[in-house]
Amino acid sequence: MTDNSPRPVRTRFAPSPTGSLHIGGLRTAMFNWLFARHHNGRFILRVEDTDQKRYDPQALRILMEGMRWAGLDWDEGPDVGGPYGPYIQSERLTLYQKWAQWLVDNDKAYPSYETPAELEAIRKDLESRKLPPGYNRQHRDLTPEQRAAFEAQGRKPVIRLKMPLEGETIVNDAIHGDVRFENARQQDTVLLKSDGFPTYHLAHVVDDHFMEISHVLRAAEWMPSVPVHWQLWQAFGWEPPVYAHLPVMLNPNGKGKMSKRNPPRDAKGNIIPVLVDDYIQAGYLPEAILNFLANIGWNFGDEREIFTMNDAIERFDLSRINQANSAFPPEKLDWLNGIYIRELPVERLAALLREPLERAGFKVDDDRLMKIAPLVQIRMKTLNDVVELAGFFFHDEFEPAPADQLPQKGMTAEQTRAALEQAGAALSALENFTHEEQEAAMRALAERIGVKPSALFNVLRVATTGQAVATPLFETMEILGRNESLRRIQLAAAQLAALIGSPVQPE
RNA sequence: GCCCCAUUCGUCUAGAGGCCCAGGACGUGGCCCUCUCAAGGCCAAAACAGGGGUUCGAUUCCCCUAUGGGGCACCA
Repeated sequence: MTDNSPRPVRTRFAPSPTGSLHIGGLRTAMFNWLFARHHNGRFILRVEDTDQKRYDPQALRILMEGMRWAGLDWDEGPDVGGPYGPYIQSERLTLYQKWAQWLVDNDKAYPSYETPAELEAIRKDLESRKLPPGYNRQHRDLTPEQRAAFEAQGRKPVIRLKMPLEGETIVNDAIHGDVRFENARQQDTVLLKSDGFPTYHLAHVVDDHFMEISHVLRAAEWMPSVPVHWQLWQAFGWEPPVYAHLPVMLNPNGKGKMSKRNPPRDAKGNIIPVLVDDYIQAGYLPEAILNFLANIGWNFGDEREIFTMNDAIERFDLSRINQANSAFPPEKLDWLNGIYIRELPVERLAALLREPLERAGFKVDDDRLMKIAPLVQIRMKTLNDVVELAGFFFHDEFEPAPADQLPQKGMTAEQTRAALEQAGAALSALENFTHEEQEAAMRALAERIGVKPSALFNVLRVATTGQAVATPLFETMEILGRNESLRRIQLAAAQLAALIGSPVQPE
């Protein structure tokens, strides 16, 4: 059922570089990486760029950056090389062509000369006759003369696999156990396209063989093509790897798999990212993302849900991978990310906070950031939360809140104005402008003027930060400094004075 | 339409015949703490899809139904 292959463990992640790394792809990569590391094996990165129509030259770079960000290091790959290279399929074309020809020569595959339009017509015809759509195998047994005739027309054939017409293909999947397919229902799948490029089916079998891949952990979407792959291994007479089909990560609502078109949404209806790059931009930590991903479709074994990748490597085991697909739980990611943020050393947090702040257009002062970091640390789910929470620290010019937001529940504008004045006076009289001294003074003041401390503090918070929700008041004022704090308090008092002085709106 | 895979609280999951009147976590609700917001602590509600078998005994094994997902390209 599991990894009883005697071969040294070699796994691979083989994305096609058609865009940025998909979060589901990262999970697949992670499982392969975890498995290889657990068995002291090798983890290979291979690029499946056999679709010229979808090729994106930027994608490979972005993809590797995403993997590195996550900390999934590969032992062999396009940039690091290795003894089984090249690791880019478009650089291995002659290999695929050679083995495709070998299959033809050994009667395991055949050239098929239809044009796309003809294939379309065949499909339509099959469908109209209520037969399974696909290819009707009309070129499966062409004579050499017939083939020559097509060649003479200048037609470029594809190479198709000669699928057995009867019997069944039974494949033992490491996660699902025996899976059986009726051969008669399978297609004569295209192995080599007319442009000389292989399809995934051919390319991955050839590569996995020559790269000596021992275990293929891939998304369950591939399961339907397993019989084709298995027959290919048989046709070549090569030892197949152990296949393990991973459960698919579905949208949060469980409807459909995560994809860029048809973007997934959380419970509140917010769009949640699909691409790893977007998670980076959104302020998620790699440790949190990996830990989160590891808990979807796999579990640690005891009741721990928070663990390091080293712990996961130690524990990783195919038998703990689920068979059922699962919905992506965004709230859980936020929770985990918050935990990882809280565990960060402050210096590290401060360093990480810089980018979202600068992206929001702020000029960031290092000293100030170091002081702010511990204040925001327990209040964030993502790094980006710093902008809303503490962005006011970095405004070039202070943006006061509207005056009507200053008075707290049960306080009149005049009361509030007076409280502000007195707070200013008391604060300016402080020997040291530390948060401890401030708090003592403000509590005393609250009692003296007969308002609840929380009400007074909230007034001051709105006055000094310009927002109702912010970092703790006294620490905040300490960072702002006495002059700036007093200035803002006076400004607020003046705002209120103006408000009171202005003619009262009739209702 | 055909094929494949699956089905435990809203969600992620534990459970591999009796330990389960089903455990953990997120989220939700309540309480506590509290200068806002958080964080933290405590408590609560919340699930074995349905029906047949097998068995002394099924969440666990088998079958059927239902539901969900995936796949049916010269894309991967």
